[in-house]
Amino acid sequence: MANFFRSDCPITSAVDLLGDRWILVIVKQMLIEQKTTFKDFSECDEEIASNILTNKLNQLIEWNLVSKSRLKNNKKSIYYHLTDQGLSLAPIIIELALWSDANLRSDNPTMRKPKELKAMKANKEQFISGVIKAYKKQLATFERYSLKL
Amino acid sequence: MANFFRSDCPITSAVDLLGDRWILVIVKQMLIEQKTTFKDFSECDEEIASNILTNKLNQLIEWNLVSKSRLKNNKKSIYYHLTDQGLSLAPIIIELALWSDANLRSDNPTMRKPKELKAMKANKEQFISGVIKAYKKQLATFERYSLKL
DNA sequence: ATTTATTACTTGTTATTTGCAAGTAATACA
DNA sequence: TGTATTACTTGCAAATAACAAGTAATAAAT
Repeated sequence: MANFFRSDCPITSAVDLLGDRWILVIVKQMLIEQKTTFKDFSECDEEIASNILTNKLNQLIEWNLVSKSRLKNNKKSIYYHLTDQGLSLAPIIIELALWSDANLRSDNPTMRKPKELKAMKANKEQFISGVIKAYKKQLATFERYSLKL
Repeated sequence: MANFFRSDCPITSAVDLLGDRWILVIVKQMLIEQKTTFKDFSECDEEIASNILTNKLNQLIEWNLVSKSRLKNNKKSIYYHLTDQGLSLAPIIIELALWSDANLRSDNPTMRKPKELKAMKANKEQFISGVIKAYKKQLATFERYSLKL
């Protein structure tokens, strides 16, 4: 991890971790689309290759944005979930959604217009804490049965 | 530009444009560090190679996030500036700064702690509109002497 | 109990992106 | 008239992403 960061600028440092084609897409899938397993991510609309998925999940874990767990009664699946640091990316994800909605429709005309956009615009803070609360609630029901690896 | 976008998801579409090592760093340099010329960007802390800079500036122009101009009395330099679409990336940049400040200090201990962070946290909306206003004001003093290419 | 399917990967190869080093053409400056 | 500056371009090496196939550990179906 020596010299991983290009500079002392906070913004550039964030881009050092998040600035690639997959990291924020995977975080979005976890946060917004309730995806939890390797299979879930593999089957996404964006069609990620399995070697890249492995690679990016490992980076997310290394950086403490994601952690792994197993369910007691399912030895087949591994459950990936966002840590508090990962969850704190929610405002960035929401701003990307709003920017895209406002600026990319002419270039990508088939882009979805989720009903949540209205709520996002109306009250960002509230929307974000709602999303985080919902995620943690869902996670809690998992954790009753889970074991850390 | 056919099939440039990986999916119909607004968040993924934003990442299709912004998700690389340089695009948001260059936008930051324009918005926050008042950089305007090729030379300015070349000399940045992050040390971008000139061929990549050319390439990324052209993408930013193609996507209408940046435009080029010349000053009447300077035939040597070309001035790059953010368009309104580019300026509307400000909230994303600010969220990256805040996330980084809160989450990356232990990994990048020499990271700067700009005094502006306090104002950002206190009132995001106000801070963002202040930054945009300052940028446009600076731009206006340029434009009195400028000619589009 | 044994084949079949599923999940979470790994391995090998190719393509694309990034980075490094050098060179160039058009001003401008001395 | 030479030297420096600015905005690039070109060629090549290295790193990252993508595609295709294979594998090991469950689990499910016969």
